[in-house]
Amino acid sequence: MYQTFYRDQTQFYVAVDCIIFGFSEGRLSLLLLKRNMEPAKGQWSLPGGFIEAQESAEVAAARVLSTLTGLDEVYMDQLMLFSKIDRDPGERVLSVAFYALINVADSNREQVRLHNAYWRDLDDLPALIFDHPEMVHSALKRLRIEASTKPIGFNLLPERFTVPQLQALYEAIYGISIDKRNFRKKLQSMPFLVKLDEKDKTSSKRGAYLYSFDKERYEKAKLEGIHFAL
Amino acid sequence: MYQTFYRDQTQFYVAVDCIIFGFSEGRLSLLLLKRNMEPAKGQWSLPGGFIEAQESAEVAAARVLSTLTGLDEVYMDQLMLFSKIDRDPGERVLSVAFYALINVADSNREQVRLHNAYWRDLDDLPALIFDHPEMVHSALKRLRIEASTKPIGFNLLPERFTVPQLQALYEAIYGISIDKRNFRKKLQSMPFLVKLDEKDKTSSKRGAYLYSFDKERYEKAKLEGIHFAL
DNA sequence: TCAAAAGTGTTAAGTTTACACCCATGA
DNA sequence: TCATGGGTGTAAACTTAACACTTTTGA
Repeated sequence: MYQTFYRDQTQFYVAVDCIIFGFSEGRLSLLLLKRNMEPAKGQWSLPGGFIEAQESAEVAAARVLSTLTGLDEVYMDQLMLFSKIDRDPGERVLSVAFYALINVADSNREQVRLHNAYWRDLDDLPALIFDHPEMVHSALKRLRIEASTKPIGFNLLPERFTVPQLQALYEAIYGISIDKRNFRKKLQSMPFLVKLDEKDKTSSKRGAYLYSFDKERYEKAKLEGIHFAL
Repeated sequence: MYQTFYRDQTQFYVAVDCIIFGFSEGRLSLLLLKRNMEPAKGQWSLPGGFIEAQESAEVAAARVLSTLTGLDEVYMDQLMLFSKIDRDPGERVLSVAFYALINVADSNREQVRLHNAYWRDLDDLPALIFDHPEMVHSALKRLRIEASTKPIGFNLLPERFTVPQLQALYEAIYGISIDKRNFRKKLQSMPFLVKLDEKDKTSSKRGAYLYSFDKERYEKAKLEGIHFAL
């Protein structure tokens, strides 16, 4: 019945592009592909692809990321739609950008390699095609805002992490250095950080205590009007 | 040369929807249309329409808003793309939501009336079609975040405004009441608020001093690392 | 003259910043 | 035994929150 109402309207190709920030050894990197298809073959780009008929943008983003890089179950947030007329020099294409911050573990490092994808240091990115630089810039801006109000850092670190690791993450996100005593003080005021009895000795002889993030307690604290900011 | 690469991909109708918050007499309202066309004729909806071939989403939003409500030169920010498969029960349509906060002046009140559009109190909205309630909810959430970091309130008030007006605005946005002494104290620490010699007597016998927002000084303060939060 | 809105200061609590030394351990 | 990274406390500066009375003026 409705199907005919819109028929005079223009239709558009709509793509998704994924801005995946990775954290490893105190540094942020960005997951990029070396395009092996036209347009822009051989150039660097974000993992991206077209939305299909029966997909929401969110579903498409997950599929595209998984297909192109082998990464599954990455929780991405939508950034926004990019729609400048000439953003794709080939043809008119709109693109929804999604972003996420994940831990670059050995497991996914391999995944990624097998797919012609690479983790490139965020401070030393190659030239990117189209408006991808703008997308990355916006995503980083958004990431910083998110990181200061949501425990985005906790989602991304391995399940058990140390305070120095967490601090390094925040330092990487904001590009600043933080006083470790003050940083710990703030952490102590967060009841959803659970100190474990074990230590991680991979980065020092003494070892650093492992912590875990108690999601339930976090949700509870949030309901009661959380005071979160790192 | 490129034009043929994407031809197997699905194309989509892409709409824009405008969430226009209005401020007047201490209250927030939302600009709505009573739809006079299918689908959902007679129901309430956000002003919205399709993106055309040679438009960016931003340009389309401005055109649609102007056409449907008579409001011109409203600076809107993009919220995000809504793309659930069944969000439009008629046909598959993606929609980019844009939002803005403006002053409901007598001038635009008339404009709006002539277009079958209405300012409806935000606390007492009629049922809206499709996923428009979700859009409004997201926009309000975003507006609150923006209002706490950007001088969004200054853009929207009349060019000259009083402190009580500004306070009422922030109270409306956050749905809280604010101590007026503390509020004024914060304002005093903002060097881009200029106190004028004139008073506005429309809401009291005594009259309240008018202020204006000095955009240049604001930009300067921002560059120097602003300390802004209301 | 009085009702109604505008305007004004101080103190206590809490938060943020700056800063320097000891601890544990494996090599 | 010593080099390396992990861990701890305190004081000053600043920010936020709580709180009540006086001023102005048109009706």
